[in-house]
Amino acid sequence: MANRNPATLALSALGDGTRRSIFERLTRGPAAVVDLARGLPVSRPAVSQHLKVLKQAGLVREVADGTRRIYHVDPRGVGALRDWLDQHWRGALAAFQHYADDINDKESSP
Amino acid sequence: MANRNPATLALSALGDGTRRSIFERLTRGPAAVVDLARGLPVSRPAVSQHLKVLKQAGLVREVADGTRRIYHVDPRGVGALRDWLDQHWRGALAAFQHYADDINDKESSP
DNA sequence: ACTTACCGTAAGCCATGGCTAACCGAAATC
DNA sequence: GATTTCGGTTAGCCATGGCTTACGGTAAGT
Repeated sequence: MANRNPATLALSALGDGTRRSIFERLTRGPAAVVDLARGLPVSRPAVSQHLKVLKQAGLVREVADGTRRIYHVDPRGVGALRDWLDQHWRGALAAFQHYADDINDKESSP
Repeated sequence: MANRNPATLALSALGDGTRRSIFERLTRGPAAVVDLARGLPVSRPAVSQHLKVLKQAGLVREVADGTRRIYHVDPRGVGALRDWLDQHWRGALAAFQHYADDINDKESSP
């Protein structure tokens, strides 16, 4: 069930509220784990675990800086998610257009 | 923790694999609950429950047709998700640019 | 009217996964 | 080298939520 394609991994990762908070925070600039844990209602290990998931999803990367690990968003992962959404966005519009046409046909035919 | 804003609801909803399958199926055209349950490894009531979540997230809507309920994607919900992603996409690019600049500074300064 | 098809909901089971506490290693500072 | 800071990992607890079974209700067909 758990597909390995990037968009699927990204969506599963962002399905959790705490991970969304971390991700949104990182879109405003890189941060260390300690900094992320501050301002979140969960412990630091919890943040580490979430970062691991976000990393496996291709949404973030980290760079060592002394004992600190500076996390930043990975545009490639976000791009994959963007592609997935654009693709289904077009499909949604097309499907909705067909649906609207069918409604019009049904209303105007009798 | 569970925000009520449309993008948050949509992301939470699409975090589940079965719901993603249902949503992706509906982007290729409207379908009744029975049709959706066929081709999925879960029961029909499970599909109904997933559709309820997708509906509350603003991603789908349904139209009664006799005893059948024809579900179709709701472009507005998808649009909200698209806006959220575009916003953070820009943030990600800007943050990544700053990060790249910092790396260059660190490498060229000593 | 009876039957059939379609669907939403309630109750309950159980696996998933998010969380904390505790531990350990690595790097910087003194 | 001792201390401090930072962070990944493990073990285990427990709430969340996804699933099935069973039921009731509505609309179409005969």
